[in-house]
Amino acid sequence: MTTITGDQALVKRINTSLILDTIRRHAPISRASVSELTGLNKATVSNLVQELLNNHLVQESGPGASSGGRKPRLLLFNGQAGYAIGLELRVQQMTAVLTDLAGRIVAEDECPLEQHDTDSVTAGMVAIVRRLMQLAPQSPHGIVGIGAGVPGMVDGSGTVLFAPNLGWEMVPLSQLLEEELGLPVTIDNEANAGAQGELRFGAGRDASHLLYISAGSGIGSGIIINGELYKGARGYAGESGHMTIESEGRSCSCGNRGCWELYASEKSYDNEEFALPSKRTSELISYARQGHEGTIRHFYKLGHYLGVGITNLVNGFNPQSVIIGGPLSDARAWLEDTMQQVVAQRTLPYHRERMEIRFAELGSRSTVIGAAYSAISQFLGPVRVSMPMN
Amino acid sequence: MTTITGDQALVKRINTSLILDTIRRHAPISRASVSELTGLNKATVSNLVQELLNNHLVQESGPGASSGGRKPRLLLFNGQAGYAIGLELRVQQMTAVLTDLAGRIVAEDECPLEQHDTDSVTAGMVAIVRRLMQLAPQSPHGIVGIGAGVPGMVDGSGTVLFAPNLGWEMVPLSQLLEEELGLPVTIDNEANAGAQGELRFGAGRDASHLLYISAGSGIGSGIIINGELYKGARGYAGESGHMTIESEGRSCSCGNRGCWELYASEKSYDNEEFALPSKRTSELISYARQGHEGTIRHFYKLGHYLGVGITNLVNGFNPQSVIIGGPLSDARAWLEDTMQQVVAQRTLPYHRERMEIRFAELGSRSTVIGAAYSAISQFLGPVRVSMPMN
DNA sequence: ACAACTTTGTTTAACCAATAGACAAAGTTG
DNA sequence: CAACTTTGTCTATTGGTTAAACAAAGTTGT
Repeated sequence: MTTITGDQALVKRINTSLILDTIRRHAPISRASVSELTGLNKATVSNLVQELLNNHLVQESGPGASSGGRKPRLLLFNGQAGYAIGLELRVQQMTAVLTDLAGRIVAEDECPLEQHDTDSVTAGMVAIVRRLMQLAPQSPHGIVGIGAGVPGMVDGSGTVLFAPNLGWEMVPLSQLLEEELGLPVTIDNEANAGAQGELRFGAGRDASHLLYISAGSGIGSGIIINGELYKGARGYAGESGHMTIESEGRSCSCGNRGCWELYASEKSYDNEEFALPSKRTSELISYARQGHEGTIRHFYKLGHYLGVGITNLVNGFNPQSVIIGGPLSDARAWLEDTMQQVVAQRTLPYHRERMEIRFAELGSRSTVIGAAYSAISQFLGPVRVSMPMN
Repeated sequence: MTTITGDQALVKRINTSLILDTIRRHAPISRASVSELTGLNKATVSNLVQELLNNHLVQESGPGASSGGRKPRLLLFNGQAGYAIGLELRVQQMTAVLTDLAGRIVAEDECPLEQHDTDSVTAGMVAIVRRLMQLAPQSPHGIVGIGAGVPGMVDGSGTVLFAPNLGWEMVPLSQLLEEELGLPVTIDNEANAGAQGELRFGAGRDASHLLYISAGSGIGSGIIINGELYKGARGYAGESGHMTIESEGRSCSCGNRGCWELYASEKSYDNEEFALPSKRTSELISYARQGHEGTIRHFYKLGHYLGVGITNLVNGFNPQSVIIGGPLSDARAWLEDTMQQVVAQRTLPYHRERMEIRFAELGSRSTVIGAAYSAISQFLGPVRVSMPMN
């Protein structure tokens, strides 16, 4: 049993993490302000800030303006103290970014993915990571870790339990990569990573409860509760795509009927009575731009069904914001109106009032950035203390 | 800003809470075993146990069997060190229990509810609480608090945001009761309290991720994540009853269409082409027992729709167990088979494999016991420390 | 220009909880 | 009955936070 017990080291970790977080959020900030904001004693803040300065995680940026007394010595989070790599595994492509500890993208890379056997994929991942590592500037902590987002269910140990689109089952991905790279690796579901990305760096920065919808070849969702990603009992709880919205609808490959993603993802392209001019989202968007009626009508319909599913999730989760990402978010122009209408018509008033639906700010990069953030977060080692009300 | 900072008091609270929890779960247990189980030093355990003994929250029960050395001095959690009261507010009735700190019911009471204005209801609640307080045995801590479960949305401060069946909006219930009673009051949604009850004392004792469905005049759900109740952004996230299962289904009073509870709660009684012989669940159960075909067919259908909605929640939440409670659970005999069939046919294999669906063990008492537990838990003051993976 | 006040950050001594290890207490076993 | 075991307490130490004093570096009013 590895319960967390209380001792002084824990106290120090909690407080250091609290201070670092405060500096990250309010920089530039003085020690005195940190002390006020956190409630910690000035001496404690001074001591722990000194350690953070020694670690190069924090820097002094010179004196600030006086407010009637001694000038403050302002502190900054040093995003360049280390770097992380974020990966996204899609069915036909692999993308990766090198970011600093503040999540700023320093370099990007991608490569096509043709074979899906474990060996080729991990070899490809290792190669792309090595290429990006070369590009990392010198820094005190170097590459602090790798994060990857994959289209499937993942458990807490970094094993991909099930990824139907890759044909994977029980692949110990983080172990494979760690052995090869000698760095800490975190694995997340693609939608969960996207949710993290938008939460920290994108459209969800001010929310602590948000729902991220990744619409592409299927539909995934990432759920942020209280500023943290929620993962289900067995490591994955976002299979919203297989939520029934028509109880006697079409059969789905998952065994259920009337699944949401049959109507509101790229899977709907196979579902049309009137044949569409293409089955690729990017091409359909071109057709829509040229005014192709069938395509536009299909997007409207898709927007409608997106709204139906979002309504369900909103009524169940009561998020502050819903963020729509993934490839289909590029068709925003034709999806948004019908979707917003459906949601406005159908959500409970109490949910609707203070909730808003937005599109991903990071575009196609939500997932890679979120994955990198996972690695960064693991390195910075946040500890949270809570007193549940129940 | 009231962030939790680390100091020695926190450390002590964490460890005391950890020790008390260990004793509650493993009693009778020696100090040495507590030390081993928690990882805390023997001296620490001895000291904190001494304080718990002084508080009367723990008792020594005499020597245990030796395993080759000095006999251990066994410790017990003293459930009789104090008492709590749990309340459930239904539309036509109010029920309450007096429990000890271990959640054992000492006394029960109920009274009909005719008027729903705030004053009458709070007066009734105060009266029933006072009656039960009289029945509480003498104890070191006396009545440590009151917990109440209400059919509506509740925020963290104990305000009922919205309770359509009572016609309530923004009622500061916990404040009203605290002023009158001079005791700490916690307010929960009825389904959330039921989930707590079953988690701690009922069918969910071994699960840390569970979904509780309360089927009655509507459908509510309580979600336990990682052993803790999940509440949404504005204090309530279990409006599953208003999840669409037929995107073009009947209109619901909530504004949406095809809501689950139109098909799988007592609301479905108004929904039949063939008139049912009654609109009360208890009477319909009698008819079903006597073999009334229309009623039985209706229950089968209701079981089917229960299964449809449960499938959605299971695919979204991935719980270890689903527990069905509320008045409709009394019709288990006619609901269970069709419901189980639908779920088995429709859930994702990965979710289905290790998940089971059960009926509430505490029967109609899930909610009152859960509400009492809230009050107890508040009093015992658990603190949780977590290191999220992201 | 200068005394009085403010604000920032550090130093000091005290406090307190956990801990390792010694020790005392109370067993069992050959 | 001596040697060993297990349980629980005692003691000195460690290492963190803290309040309060203090030092440093400003501003402001006359």
